[in-house]
Amino acid sequence: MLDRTYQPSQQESRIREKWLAANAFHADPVPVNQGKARAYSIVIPPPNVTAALHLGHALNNTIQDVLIRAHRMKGFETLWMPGTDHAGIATQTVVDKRLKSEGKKALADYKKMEAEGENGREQFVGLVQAWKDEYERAITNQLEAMGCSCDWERQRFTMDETCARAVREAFFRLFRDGLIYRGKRLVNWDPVTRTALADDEVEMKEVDGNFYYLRYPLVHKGGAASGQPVTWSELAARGYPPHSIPRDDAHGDDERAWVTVATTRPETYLGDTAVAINPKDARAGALTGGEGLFVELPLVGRVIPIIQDDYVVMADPESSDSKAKFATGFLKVTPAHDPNDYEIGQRHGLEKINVMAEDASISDKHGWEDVGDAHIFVGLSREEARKKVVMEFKARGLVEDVRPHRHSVGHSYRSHVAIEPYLSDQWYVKVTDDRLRGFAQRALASDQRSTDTHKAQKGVEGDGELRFYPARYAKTYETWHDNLRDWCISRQLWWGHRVPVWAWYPHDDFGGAAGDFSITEGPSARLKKTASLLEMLAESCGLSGSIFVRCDGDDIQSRLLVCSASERADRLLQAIDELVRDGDDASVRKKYSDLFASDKSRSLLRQFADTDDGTPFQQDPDVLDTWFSSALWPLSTMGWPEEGAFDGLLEAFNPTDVLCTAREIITLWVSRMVMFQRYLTSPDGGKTPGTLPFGDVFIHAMIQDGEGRKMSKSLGNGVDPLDIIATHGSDAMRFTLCNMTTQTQDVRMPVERDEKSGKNTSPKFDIGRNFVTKLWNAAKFAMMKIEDGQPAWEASSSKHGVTFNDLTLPDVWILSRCSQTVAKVDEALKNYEFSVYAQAMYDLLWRDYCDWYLEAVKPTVAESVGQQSVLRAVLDCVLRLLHPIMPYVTEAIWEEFGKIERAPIRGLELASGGGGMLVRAAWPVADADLINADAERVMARAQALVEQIRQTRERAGVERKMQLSLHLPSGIERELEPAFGMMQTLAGLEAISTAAIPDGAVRLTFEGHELGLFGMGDAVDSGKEIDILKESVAKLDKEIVILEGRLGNPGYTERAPAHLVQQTREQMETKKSERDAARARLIELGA
RNA sequence: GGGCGCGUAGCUCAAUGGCCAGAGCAUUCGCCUUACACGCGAAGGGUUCCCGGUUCGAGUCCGGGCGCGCCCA
Repeated sequence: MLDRTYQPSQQESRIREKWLAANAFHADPVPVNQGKARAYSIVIPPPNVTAALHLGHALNNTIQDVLIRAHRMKGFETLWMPGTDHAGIATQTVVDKRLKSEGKKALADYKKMEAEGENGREQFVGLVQAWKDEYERAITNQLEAMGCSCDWERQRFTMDETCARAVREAFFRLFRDGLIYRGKRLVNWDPVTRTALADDEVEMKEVDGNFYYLRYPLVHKGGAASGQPVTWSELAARGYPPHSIPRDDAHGDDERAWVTVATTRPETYLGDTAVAINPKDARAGALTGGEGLFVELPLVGRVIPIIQDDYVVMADPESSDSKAKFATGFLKVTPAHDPNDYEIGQRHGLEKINVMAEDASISDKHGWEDVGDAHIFVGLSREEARKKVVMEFKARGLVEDVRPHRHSVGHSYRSHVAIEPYLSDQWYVKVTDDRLRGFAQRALASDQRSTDTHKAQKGVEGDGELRFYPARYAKTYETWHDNLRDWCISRQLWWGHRVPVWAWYPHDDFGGAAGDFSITEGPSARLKKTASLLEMLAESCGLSGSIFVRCDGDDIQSRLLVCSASERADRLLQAIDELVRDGDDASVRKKYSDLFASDKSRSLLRQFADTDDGTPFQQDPDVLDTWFSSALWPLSTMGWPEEGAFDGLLEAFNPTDVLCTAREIITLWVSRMVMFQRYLTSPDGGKTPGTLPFGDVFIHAMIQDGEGRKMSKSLGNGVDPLDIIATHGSDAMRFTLCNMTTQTQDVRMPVERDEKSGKNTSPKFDIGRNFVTKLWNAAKFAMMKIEDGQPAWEASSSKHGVTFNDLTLPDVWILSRCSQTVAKVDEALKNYEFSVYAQAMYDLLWRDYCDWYLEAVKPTVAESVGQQSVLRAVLDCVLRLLHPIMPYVTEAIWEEFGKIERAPIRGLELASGGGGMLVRAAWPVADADLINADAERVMARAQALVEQIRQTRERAGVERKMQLSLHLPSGIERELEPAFGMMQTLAGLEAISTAAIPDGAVRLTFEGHELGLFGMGDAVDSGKEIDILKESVAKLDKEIVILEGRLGNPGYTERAPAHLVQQTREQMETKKSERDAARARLIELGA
């Protein structure tokens, strides 16, 4: 017997313990690898350890758990791999903030310590680690509370040892194959956290700014006139268009000429190295032709050329394009501080002058030498410098105009300050290479491809097998790859996977060794010698495949970059490092005796010591972008690259079946996982692509608050799943989330603050709570009915189960509905239609089973063997079907319900197993034979009639308890006879007869026939009846006109499908007779 | 600027080109009905954003507006 009410808080943890004790979520790769079981697997999109989970995560994980639980019940060996992501910059920032707010030593202090050789880095990372432990625990608790059936034993973290090994190996291979390189480029620089950011970490924000129109004086360079100002008359002589020369009193012909540039960032003029003009511009020839003219930067005094470049937008005040509208036709070019200018600089070989420090203040210490009178700006912030530059230009009459301009500016997603395009040395993954991008592009399913450009190759595993749900997201995937740029993966942070590269610089002839990664001049032949020595040494130590040496000796850099794939290889580099520092090979040999076991290795070490003329090996201080490790997640969690790790986990469960995520992630994560896995699992070292990380990608909606805003901490509109679980229960939350997971891309969740607890909640979850309660009560009732009655069911039912002969119409009907629902749910699961699934279950349980079936069998079930079996079987089926969505309450009911036995229903397979727990019970299989269209048709008619009778009773004001008699024509009687029992119960009828309608009966029309309801006595109000009849006649008339119109249209009768035309005809006949009957009744009533 | 999507009842959302555009919540009325008031029965509530087109037939397809969201520049 079930408790009177279901209280989630009292059941959930108990049931969870039972599941865990039974090891119900654990996946075993062995039977899969032996070919004895089919695998189904999902890797969790690892939540950031930055913060606890919110409702979006709840949705994301509910969906995965539904898929996982359903497949587990379907007999798959099922793995749901849990874990968390270290979220480099986010976590580091959060921890730093917390330390600051607590008044403790924060990041800046630890940086100072590190600089002073006091281990600041290690100590700070320890603090972040503690934070990670705390939040990993909180997140795991949340997932467990939600009922997520993850394989907890296998839980991973992107920085744990297993994942770290994968990162090392992946980096090594990409580096070895030339797909990772180091380059001095413009990066998105966050001046607050002082790190580079990837493009996707930059948010565009509209800001109010100005276009400043600055005048740059023209000068000559070279020849006799070098340094001399250019006058307007001289310019005119060179063919400068007359209308471009200012003609007013203030500027005479012998006045110094200038060009005017428009910029939103005046302070960057300090780094200008050219002024560009479009070659089509009428002024271009006069400025750049022959002995080209130059401009002189005010204060700085730098003389820079005027160049022609197509990129420059021509001035057009009439243009609707704001760029052309604001443009002057002259573009100041600052290669070190603007991405577009950088490109121009590359094209024209311009100098790149960096005028800022890492905190974006103006600095003469980071590559800017010709400071001149501009020293007054040094030390100012970007913003201060901008003001001062404008002031100084104004003072010299060089500001032509200032016009307000709203434009979008990149901001750091973490510190929220404006990004500074900043020249620095960074690591890149060459994702534009065909081995990465091409592999990903060709993976897309052919039917989801919009063009034939990236055709899948027949017979290549993975090609054409990646499929998005909903399909439209494939397009996003395509365009993302079309516009891809190389991926900056280095971050100037401490929290993350450290770049596994060590640099070695030769002592050179230009002033000593570089102690850091800054640029050194001059290539050196010694690099090659050292490289080969190092390679030989590695080989002699048994590390030939673990160390890769690259001479990074292009025109500006000269060094060895040594990538190490393992900790053992790291030790070799350490050993050499010590050797170079101390010069004593004997002690090194002793300390690292495991490495230098062979004579050859020892002699090479000796040789290395002898030829020492470089710096110690120094590991790159940067860490990798978090996404680098996230991109390996489906591989790393399963033990790649080690073959057969964890009993063959990778072999059994990768590729995974589906990735469930929100659409903001498609572009980066999905793409990178596909690229990495296809490259790293390539069977021939990168010629043909390898496997996919997953076949399907399901993109679910984003949850917004009631106003359509993203849920966020700063807005305070976030909802903690634990709060919903506390108020509504986990199952209620899960059901509601599934129910709202339609194909739409955003869902709104009105957030309310609970006055008592002060927690955020939403009334939307009431639907789930109500449904859970309904299920509980239905089960309670069903069990009671079965337990109450004591029919000799064993004797009367055959071994083959209940047959149709034992059943009444409602039994046959509910079995039909049940069978249909099984099919519908299976189909919905296949297509990731979670709301269809939830809705189907809602309808089956509430509308069909409770509203009709239970009510219908109430009077008879205690005595009927057949009905008890059906009652039991259908509820059994419902529990199984609902378990993936509502695991707790279904399991709780199952505990009691499972004990009750009744004869099985033929055609409805409900296999036992799973140690008596629902979590491992078999998924129902329903025979299509159970679907009975006739029964459904009769039932539907009977239901309509019941509803009509209720309506009539309601309108006539008949008391609920009053039993009436129904009089109907014999034709209907024959057809609906099987439903009479049900009708009597549900419509409050004591009798149904074909006898003539007695006087005093209230009439109703049904399917065009007149029926009578008798026995209402005084309740009958003929005035009311007349009103109702009149109303109905008017309505029917209107409908008849519409139907007549449709049938009168030859286009319709000739072209529309015959069955629809026929249907329309029948409808019209029915309506007509209904109207006629109503009219006749009106006459009878004297109206 | 480019791409994707959305606009349906007061709210949140459904509806392979085809029956009278549905459901839950909210509202109104009646019921503590021996499973369930987190419930039962009934009712009201719609210019499917606007304009035009294709079609026998358009919420659905096409074109053009208006409004909104997200992604990418």
